Amino acid sequence: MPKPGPRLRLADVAERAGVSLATASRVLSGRGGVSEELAGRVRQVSHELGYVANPYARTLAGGTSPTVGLIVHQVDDPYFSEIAGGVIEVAAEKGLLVQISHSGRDPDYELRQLRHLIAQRVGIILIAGSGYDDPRVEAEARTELSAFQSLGGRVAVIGRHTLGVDAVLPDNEAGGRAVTAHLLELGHRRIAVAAGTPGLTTVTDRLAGVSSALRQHGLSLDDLPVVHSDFTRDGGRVTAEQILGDHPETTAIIALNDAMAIGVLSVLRAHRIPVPERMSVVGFDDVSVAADLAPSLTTIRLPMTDMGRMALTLALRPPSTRPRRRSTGHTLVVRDSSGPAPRLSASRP
Amino acid sequence: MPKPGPRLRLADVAERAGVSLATASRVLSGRGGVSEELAGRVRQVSHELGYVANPYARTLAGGTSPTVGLIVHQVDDPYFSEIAGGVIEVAAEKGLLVQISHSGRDPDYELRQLRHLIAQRVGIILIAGSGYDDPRVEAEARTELSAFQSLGGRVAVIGRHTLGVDAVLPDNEAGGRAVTAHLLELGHRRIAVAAGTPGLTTVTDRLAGVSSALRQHGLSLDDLPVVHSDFTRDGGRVTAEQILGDHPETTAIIALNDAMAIGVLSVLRAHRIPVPERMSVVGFDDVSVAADLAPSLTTIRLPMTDMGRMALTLALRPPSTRPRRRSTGHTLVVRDSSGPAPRLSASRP
DNA sequence: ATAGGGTATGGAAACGTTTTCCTGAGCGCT
DNA sequence: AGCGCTCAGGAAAACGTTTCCATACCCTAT
Repeated sequence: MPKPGPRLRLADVAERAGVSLATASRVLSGRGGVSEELAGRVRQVSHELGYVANPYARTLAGGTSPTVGLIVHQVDDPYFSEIAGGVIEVAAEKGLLVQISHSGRDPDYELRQLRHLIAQRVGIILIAGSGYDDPRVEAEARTELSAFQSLGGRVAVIGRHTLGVDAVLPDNEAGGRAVTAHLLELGHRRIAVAAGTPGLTTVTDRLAGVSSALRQHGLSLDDLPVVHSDFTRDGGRVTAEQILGDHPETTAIIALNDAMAIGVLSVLRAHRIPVPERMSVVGFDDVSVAADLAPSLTTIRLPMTDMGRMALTLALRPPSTRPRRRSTGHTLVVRDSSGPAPRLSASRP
Repeated sequence: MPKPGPRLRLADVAERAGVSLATASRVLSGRGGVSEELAGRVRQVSHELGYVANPYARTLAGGTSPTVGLIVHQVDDPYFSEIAGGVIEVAAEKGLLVQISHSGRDPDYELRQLRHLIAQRVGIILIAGSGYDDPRVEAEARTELSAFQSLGGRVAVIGRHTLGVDAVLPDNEAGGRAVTAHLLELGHRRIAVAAGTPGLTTVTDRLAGVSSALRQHGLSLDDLPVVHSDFTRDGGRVTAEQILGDHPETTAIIALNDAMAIGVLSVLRAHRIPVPERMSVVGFDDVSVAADLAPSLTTIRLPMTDMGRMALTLALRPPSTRPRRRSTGHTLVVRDSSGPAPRLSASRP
């Protein structure tokens, strides 16, 4: 059973294997150019002794750090924690460490986090979560990132297409279209939208999808209530109350993420409005609890864990000159929270 | 706007401030012993240039690393992601970085993670999640940790009392007692337990509370069905199916955490068993979605975010010879998933 | 045989800090 | 005035790697 021992240095391994420090380093950092015999001996000894390189020394000397800095909007939101799960899985496979920081959806704070990460010399930066509609913020982030890249740093983003770097992108617009089409096919016309944090591109994109589906059916988003709040359960509650108050004729609510949908459902329950008989509700993301809600939530499934995995994998690829994009599939998952529009308002042509 | 610049070294700051490297270091690392005049100048220059110390060099030279390694059982379980949220908050306040790794509730893998973290020379280790009933695992973990501590590392654990280090502990037994007493007062006697991953002390402790409450009412846990599975939603489903199949007379199910309770509820819904009219369900933890389930979940509230905060705060205190313990409060939160026992079985004395 | 080109290996510099050890100045005390 | 003491500040060692450079060797082509 190898014990980490107080201070086990590469020099110890080298000595015990009867080779020089340089050779031992070459073997263990996989640089090659060492005879199979010596290499084998070094690996053997290293393993016996349970040697693990000191990452601080390694980074200081070599330049690239084995840590990935992951910025998410909110750690304890399932959408992000599932993404984080995917990132952590891949990191574990590759022997990387994951540092998580969160931005609370505040663009300036996020920028500070980013600068901090860069100053800390992490090797890889991953940013999960929507971009902001604010050009200043995006421009500054872009500047920081390209400086970071030119120093050899690797970058990928998830769900953000505004930074000019490798990105894993769900097709938010197509998803918005799909979920809206679903409601329209069920006969709903009085549709309201519970829209998330204003100023996020995710909101804009998903709304664009909703709008596009509506147009195909000869309707316009401008005629429907779109209520903005936070991308959280509380945000969902607020919007639902407002929709119920101002637009009692509504028969379906599109929540632009699942967290909001959960809030919407809780308000409907409090008002004893039967779902889906009197009101349909759809979400977006398919966080894992969505299937276990009552009623279970109709939503657009995004493969969050895979997205996390893809992002890190992408960042690990040899850098290319042009930013790469990987788009993820999405699936409309029809469950119990959506049903045919009630007669009253639906039967009108 | 200070830019991190390609390679800004402490030496640059020192030179520009007209002091030696040593002095600049003393100022910026807050070691003192520098005249106010020089110190001011150094700080001034450092700030102007936007200097940020290279943490790798700092750690290599100084010994203590500004990162906290957080091991959780499962990142994308809300119980743990809320704890992580608390840890990250405090870390951000103190300028520390948080590295998250997860163990998947596998004791051996967890041990590997722990060794890895130590080898990586993190400064602070936090372990969240139950201990294991396996003495070998606990003993090995204890050995690693005390070696780590004797090298100056800081440690705290959350919800684990078996490691002989500073700990933040919810009173699992009292919680189990409270939730059971609640059901007993509602007249339930045919109670079943959906118990989590076997071999976890959390399971043992919560069960002990259940048992104790039962005894006070002249009942014994031995006469009731206790079905073990995973501490997950799927685990909850499995146990619920089994309970329904083998013990149809059951009127209340105690799930030993909320994830399982969610699974139990979904099975009951599938079987069209009305909750709480025909069956009461209670959980444990009060994850944030618990209030939004249908029916909303009666459960024991644990302040997860605070627990994360407390743990890091505790670890940051000057080390003491005897391990410190902070116990957290717990509250029975009565919601809609629990109600009076149905007449049929409850009226029997 | 001998020059020339790899190739495997070792020695030593470098990475950017903190910390130890010194030096010299200022001070109070006898 | 001389003695130790404290204290600010500088020079240099140390931290544990990677990498550059030099060296010795072997092989092949002249």
